[in-house]
Amino acid sequence: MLSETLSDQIDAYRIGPKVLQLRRDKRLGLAQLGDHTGLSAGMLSKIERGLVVPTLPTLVRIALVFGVGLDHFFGPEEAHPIAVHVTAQDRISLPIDGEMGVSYLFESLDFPVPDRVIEAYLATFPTHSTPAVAHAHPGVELIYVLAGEVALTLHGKRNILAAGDAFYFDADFDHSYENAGGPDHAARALVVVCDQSRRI
Amino acid sequence: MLSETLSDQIDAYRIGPKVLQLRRDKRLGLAQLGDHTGLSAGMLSKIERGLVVPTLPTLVRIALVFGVGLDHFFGPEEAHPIAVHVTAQDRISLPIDGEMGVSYLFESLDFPVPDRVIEAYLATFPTHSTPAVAHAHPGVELIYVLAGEVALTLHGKRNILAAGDAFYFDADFDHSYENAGGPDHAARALVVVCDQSRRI
DNA sequence: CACACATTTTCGTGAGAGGAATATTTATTG
DNA sequence: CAATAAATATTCCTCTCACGAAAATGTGTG
Repeated sequence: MLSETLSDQIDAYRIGPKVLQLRRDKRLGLAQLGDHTGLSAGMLSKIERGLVVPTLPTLVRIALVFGVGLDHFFGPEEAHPIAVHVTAQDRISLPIDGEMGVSYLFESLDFPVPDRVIEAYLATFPTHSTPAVAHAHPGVELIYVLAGEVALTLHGKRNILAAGDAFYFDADFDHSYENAGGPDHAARALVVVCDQSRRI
Repeated sequence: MLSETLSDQIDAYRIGPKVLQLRRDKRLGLAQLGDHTGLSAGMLSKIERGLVVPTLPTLVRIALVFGVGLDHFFGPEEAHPIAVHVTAQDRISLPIDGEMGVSYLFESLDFPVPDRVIEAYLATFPTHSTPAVAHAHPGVELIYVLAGEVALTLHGKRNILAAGDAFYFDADFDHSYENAGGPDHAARALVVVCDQSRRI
């Protein structure tokens, strides 16, 4: 017997409806899909309506016909459409501490967005900034230098970015930023983080 | 009996190794994991070494313990670590046509990155720009206005963005940009697109 | 070596996936 | 609106194979 919560978990993936969707899109009947998959029409009917949980081999057969991977069935759902305008004065800035004192200021450009895929920050490096502590996290990161010079230390390697430069990297690497324009030049940059694994 | 190609397909997902990885990361023994999942240690051993293909209910039990979804097992592999520096002069700008003539210029900030998750563009709106044709695509988009004023027409609704403003939206919506600062003011903006569905 | 601990193997069982056949619904046509 | 065909749903049965229990093998440790 299948536990209650367990089947709920599986139902949440809506395997059946997804198979149905695929079949409808290709304008196939249950029998025709049966021919291609080697499964009986009745079985497919049951699968589509969630009356049975297909085994992985069975699900792979179906996936193969439609040219999709199993991630099609278990991947995250579409995010709900969203549109948010954040004006310059809306923003809240939070200081990032370095070894001693503030290293730079981070302002989120999209903090009101729930479950955001993109996280964009405006980083401001004061004239007297101290190196920040290196950190790492899932996803990829992109920095675009708006003004001044910024040093990106990536996995130990120091990269100097001039105004107008961009740098794209895997955020799994240890990384930290600091002002590289000397003590009398401030710098500003836009930092974008995209962590796909954080989807719902 | 399980067909040859079929089990190959399933092996490709490396379910077993992934379970092992999760277990090792949490420093658990087979027996302990067994306690949490309600599965026998022997069974888990077989699953980890790919001797059996677990049923979905079984796999869900395991996933639940580690707080991951089934996409963890069937989702695309990790992208290969990448770090690319694109200097200001490296960039190539491509014009985006409007109804009549050029609407604005798009410069990719990360074009050399293969399979990029983030796509960042520097958009330059000339003083005399014509409205661009609306378009839509998968993923989410974020625009940050660097200078001037930009009008974002989203799903028919026109939003005026001042310098320093950001706007986050689902790119499924029809959208187009145009210069909103009048005929004697140019504008510049950074546009970031993140399409998670494009992962390998 | 003895003991504890972890993993692997063997063997038996039953849950439930899947097939074949039948029933039901839906669509089509004269 | 029958009559017929096509598609989908249901029933029942069978047989596979995932899974558990327990024994065997491996792996340190004092």
